[in-house]
Amino acid sequence: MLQSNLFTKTKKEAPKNEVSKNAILLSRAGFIHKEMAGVYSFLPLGWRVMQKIMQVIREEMNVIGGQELFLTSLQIPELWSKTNRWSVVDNWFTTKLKNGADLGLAFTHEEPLTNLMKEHLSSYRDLPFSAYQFQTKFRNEERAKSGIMRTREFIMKDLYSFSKDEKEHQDFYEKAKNAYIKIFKRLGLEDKTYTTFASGGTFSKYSHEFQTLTSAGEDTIYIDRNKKIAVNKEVYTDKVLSDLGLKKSDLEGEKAVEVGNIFSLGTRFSESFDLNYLDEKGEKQLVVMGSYGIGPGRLMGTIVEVLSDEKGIVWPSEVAPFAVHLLCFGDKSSKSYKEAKNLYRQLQERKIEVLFDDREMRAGEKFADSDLIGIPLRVVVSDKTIAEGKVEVKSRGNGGEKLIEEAELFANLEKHK
RNA sequence: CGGGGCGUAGUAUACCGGUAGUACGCUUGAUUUGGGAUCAAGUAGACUGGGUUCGAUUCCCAGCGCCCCGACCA
Repeated sequence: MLQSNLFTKTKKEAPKNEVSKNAILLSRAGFIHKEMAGVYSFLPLGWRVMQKIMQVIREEMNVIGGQELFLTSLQIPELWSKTNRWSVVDNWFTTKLKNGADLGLAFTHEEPLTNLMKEHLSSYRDLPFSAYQFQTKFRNEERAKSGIMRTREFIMKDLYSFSKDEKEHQDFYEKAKNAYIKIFKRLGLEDKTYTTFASGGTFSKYSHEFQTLTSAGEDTIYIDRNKKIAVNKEVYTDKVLSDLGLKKSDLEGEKAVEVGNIFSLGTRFSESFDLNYLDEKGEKQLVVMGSYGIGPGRLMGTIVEVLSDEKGIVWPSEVAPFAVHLLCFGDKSSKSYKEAKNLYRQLQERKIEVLFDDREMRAGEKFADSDLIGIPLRVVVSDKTIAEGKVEVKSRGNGGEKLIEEAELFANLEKHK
């Protein structure tokens, strides 16, 4: 993409109505736009990142057999009355049909999906399976905060598993847990993300949260650095710790943000909806369910919180809006522009995603923008590099510039694809 | 939802009961060109409604919005 065509502009100043690092950097770099408190639009660069995050999640969900679907945002109260959640949940956004009937805007999808499955699930032969979606969730939070970390409207990946019995459920639950760990690894959050024991789970004693250490987080968790696990505040008791074989003296309290959560639902929903199947003996059995959530937007915010530096964002390569930021100095008639354009075409031919800063600006501004936007590899073409017959490369995260042959650049990029 | 703070150009900020100033951005021209350039000329602004007043962006009231702390967070 040509940067001269990108409609978003970078800003030198932080917006005055943002305090959190993620919102400041993402706004300054033109990734997001605040529509209102807790409600953000994703602009071209931001949406590219969002889609990449979703793609990583999608791939890992597909590996464990998840089937992607897309449920509705508008929901009817009848289904929610069956689990007694219509009137109990206080952060519903609700609305009405023209005829006066109540509707809710989805804040989760257990009820509609469980109900839907009655149509498709009747035999033990149908089980197990799982289904997931990326869907907008609405939650009327009393207070939105921390930029895109806690919003009133957000995309969520929610997967629901359906199993014959508790054992089969546990097998899947473990697979899902590992898939989550893989996702955080691919997103560059591995070192700071702890699998955290939390309350909940119907048959199992605990649910699991995935908590990433950052001062921007709202939660306090107690981590065991060596074992790489943690417990959250609700279950931080002597009994639980001895259950889990943890010692209080090994634990440190840390601020963290919940980037994912997996939960055994047992038969809570299948009972409410009478979602059952006939087993081999022809006997009716309730389906055992689980739910597994990740917020891609919150992940994006977390990545910015955790990985950015004083100059701007540092995207992990899997989710960067582009693989290469190509800069050239000089106007459209300059030799370096022509060379850079030529390199731009070659990168495109090789299917390498490249943002070409073809704007006629001073070098300093281009460098500053490039650092702010945070694309992993910066490639510079200038009179200086042309004289050497090479291009200059620098990785955003670390290290200085170096001159290399174009052929070497292509080889390196192919390797990381 | 309780407490506190704040609403001035696209952005960030200032002053003021008497025609709103600065910087960045943007436009035009010139000089520049490897870390946010310089000069000149332009562009563009008081959240909404009511009140007080000769006169309100300024003071008062209400609404709306934003931020922070706390509570809350299937």
